[in-house]
This record gives sequence, C-alpha cells and structure tokens, in this order.
Amino acid sequence: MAKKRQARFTTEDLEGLPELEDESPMLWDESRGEVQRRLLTAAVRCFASNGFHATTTRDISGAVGLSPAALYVHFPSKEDVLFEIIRTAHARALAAVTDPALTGIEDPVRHLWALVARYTEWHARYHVAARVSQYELAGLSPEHYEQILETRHRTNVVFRSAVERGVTTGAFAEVDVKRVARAILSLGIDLVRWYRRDGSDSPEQLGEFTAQLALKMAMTPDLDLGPAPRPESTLAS
Amino acid sequence: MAKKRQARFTTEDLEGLPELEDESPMLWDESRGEVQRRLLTAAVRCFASNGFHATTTRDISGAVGLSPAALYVHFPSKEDVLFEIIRTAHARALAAVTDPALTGIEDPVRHLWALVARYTEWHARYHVAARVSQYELAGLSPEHYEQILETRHRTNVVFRSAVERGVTTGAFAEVDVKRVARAILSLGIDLVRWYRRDGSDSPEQLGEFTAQLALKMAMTPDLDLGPAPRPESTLAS
DNA sequence: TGTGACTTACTAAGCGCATAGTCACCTGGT
DNA sequence: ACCAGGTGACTATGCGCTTAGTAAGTCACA
Repeated sequence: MAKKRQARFTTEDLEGLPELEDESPMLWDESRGEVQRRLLTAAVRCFASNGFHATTTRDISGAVGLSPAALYVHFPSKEDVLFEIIRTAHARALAAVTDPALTGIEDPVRHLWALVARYTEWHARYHVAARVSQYELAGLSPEHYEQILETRHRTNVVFRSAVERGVTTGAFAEVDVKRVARAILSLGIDLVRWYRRDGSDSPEQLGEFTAQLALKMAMTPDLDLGPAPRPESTLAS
Repeated sequence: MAKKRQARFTTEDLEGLPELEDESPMLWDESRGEVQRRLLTAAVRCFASNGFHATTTRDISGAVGLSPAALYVHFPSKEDVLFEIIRTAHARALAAVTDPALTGIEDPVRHLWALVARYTEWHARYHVAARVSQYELAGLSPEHYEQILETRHRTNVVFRSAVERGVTTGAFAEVDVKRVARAILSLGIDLVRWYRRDGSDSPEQLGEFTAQLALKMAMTPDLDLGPAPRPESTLAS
C-alpha cells in the first residue's frame, strides 16, 4: 500500500504560505520564457516545502495550471528542473560577491564587511530558492552535482581570500583563515534554515548584523580564559 | 518509464565512505535490541547520503542483511524510523547542553564557552545523524514534526538565556541577545553540512574554536566603520 | 491572399516499473 | 508447544515519462 510520498503540504497550501515567500520569481534569466519561469518558481516552492523526491511532476505543473506533460516541453526531466534552480542560485550568489563594486574595495575591513553583508542579504532575499540549493543537492545527478561543487569552491575562495588579506595586512587579528572563513560562510548560509520574510529582520538588517559578527570574528584576538576553572574555591586562600 | 529514485550512492558504496563515518552507532538507547540499533544506524547512513524519500526499505534492511519485511518487525513504518532518528538526536543534543555540569557554571563567560563547545562537539561527533535531523524534517508527519519543534525551542532557550545572562551581568557587550544566540546556534549546527571525520578538525578542536568565536561575538562591542566610504578621495582636501 | 509545410505549446491517457507495506508461513531456542 | 524474529511472494498504488494527437501561430511562395 504505497503511501503518498508526502502530506504535510498540499499544492493549495503552498499559495500564500508566508515562510515560502521570497524573491525567487526574480531569479531566472530574462532569456527564459514566461512559462519556464513560472514552472521554476513553482518548483522552488514545492521542493522547499516537501523536498525534491516528495514533489511530483504533477505538483509542479499543476501549480501553474498545466498538465504534467507540459513540463517536458520545457525541461527534459524533473532532475533538470532541480538542476536549473540550484545552478542559477549558486551562480547568482557567486556573482553577488564577485561584483566589481565589492572586489574594488581597498580597505580589508570594509571589504569583508561588504562581502558578508551582500552574501547574507542575498541568501535572505532568495531564502526559499537558496534553501533548495543547500538541502536538495542529493537529488542531483553526479555530473550536475560535480558542477555545483565547483561553483561552491569558487565562492569559498572569495571569502578565504578576503579574510587572508585582512590578516596579512594586519587589519585583522592573527586568526585561522580557513576556519574563520568557514564560520562566516556558515552564518551567511545557515539562515536559509530559519529565515522568514515575515520575521523581524529585513535582508539588509540581517546582512549588516552578520557583517558585524564577521568582523568581530576576524578582528578580535583570541580570549585567554585563564587558569583551569577549579570547580569550588572562589577566593579562599 | 519511472526512473529509480536515486543512483548517486548504492548500498555497497555506503560501506566505509569516509564522510558517512561518525559515532551514531552509539546514539541509541540500550533498551533497544541489537537489531533495531543496527537498523537505525543503517538508516542514518542511507538517509544522510540519499535523503529520506530516495531511500527504500530494501536499502535499510539490506544494509544489515535482512529482508524488507524484517523492518516491520521492529518499526511500524519507514517514517517511524526517521522519527526515531530525529527524536533521539534532538533529545541527545538538548541533553548535552542541559547537563548540570554545564548549567552549574557561574561565570557567564565560561558558561557560554562550555555550552558552545559542547554543542558543537556533539554535532561534530554525530554529524551524520545530526545532518539527517536537520535536513530531513520534511519527511516527518505533522504530529512528529511538531514534537521536534518543541525540543528545538527548548534548545534555543538554553542558548538565549546564556547570552542574556552575560549581557545583564555586564560580562558581555550590549549585544542583541536573540540575534547573537541565533548566530551561535548557526555555527554549532551548520557544520553538519560539511564536517567530515577524516578532516583536520577533531570534534574537540572544532568545539573549542567555535566557542572562541561565540565569545568574540558576544563580548566585542559593535565596530563603527566611521563615515561613509566615499569612493575616490583619499586625503585630498 | 490563400495554402501547405512546419513549429510551438499544450493535453488526455496510460505504460511500466518501483515501492511501502502485508500476510501466510517458517524456524531455532527455551 | 510456543513464540519472537524473520522470510518470500504479493498487493495496491504512486509516479516519471512517453505517446499520439490538437490547436494556434508562422512563413515561403504562387
């Protein structure tokens, strides 16, 4: 008695669910047709709420008022829909942090600040698509997966270089570059797990706040907690 | 021509794959039988590498040398296997940070340090099971999902309180408690996305490093970047 | 302007395979 | 003799994708 793959959210639920509200309709290239873009946007919402495998081709096509077969006019397979989403999102996020307006900033402090603010803001703005891009990688074919990994690596390098520059120029403390860069990326990415557009933080505010945290992590020297915290004994001789 | 749900990792691949190595075999209650625990451990690996919906009951049972039907001797459904994994992992992680040895620490600085170190270390140690717990929530029934949310909330409160105490006692800077607590949790959780047991960080090292970052975030006052960074103009009057 | 050839976007119907879960039966230890 | 734990064969159903066909648009050209 094979169960339906999912039930938590049905197609009609997806309309107007506040945690699925983001700007992903604006993500797709202009070169794509109207219908393709609407399919991609619908797929983002389905994949985000129920997962790739729990989403049927009927869910996606039905959400834009088409029959299941219509999907195959525009995309060769369901996996390709996922790939287009993930590829586009990764490319856009990378583009956001390689914008010349950012890379041109001389001061390492301002540079890292702007980098983190941008990256965080991007993820907040497109958090539903970004969530799919982070959580549904297992749905990709090995070839497509490999391609995405490459983009991720390039993104990592951007952050690592920014931290490195601050350390070598002395603008930052002498921190562990790789680890700090990793932590900064974590802050920028992990928000897709919980961010909601109807919460109290706007993408800009969250970006600025996270950028502050990144600077604190990069610029503050390590704290020494002092001698072992002996359980008892406050100041008795 | 319905395709097989997945292909990226077949069952035999899962043996000895280094990124799927963690301590989840130690997670399960002693009260559970040997076979149940082996099934849960196998399920963790399958779910982590291919996702809940892409994992078949044959994958799980086959991985411990049993027939598919044997799964139903020990668990009422595949969803229940997922729930047991997620429930146990969330409960253990909460237990780790409510350990009296931690909650008893008077000094807010040492307290937060220990809290973050413990939490991070836990996630690193059980990163495969933790990954399933974070990424496969969509596979749960609404009732089970609700139950997990409750545990998550309790965990959040632990961190928020720890940060709050430091701020009110003046041990920390006057930071935004909710946001900082959220960022700290992000650091502790997001590592499940990339952590590997065969990497360069041991769980303890990662815990200590993240704890340092948490203190920097909580104890450093906000930086003022000064006046607007006018594009040109260095020091020309 | 009319016509036939071709294209684009779509649908209805359904194939064929995969899968969660069931059930009657088996089996070894107490 | 019993029964917990396990099996092989099966069912019911879901789902990705295909196929055959429709309707409307475009274009070359007589």
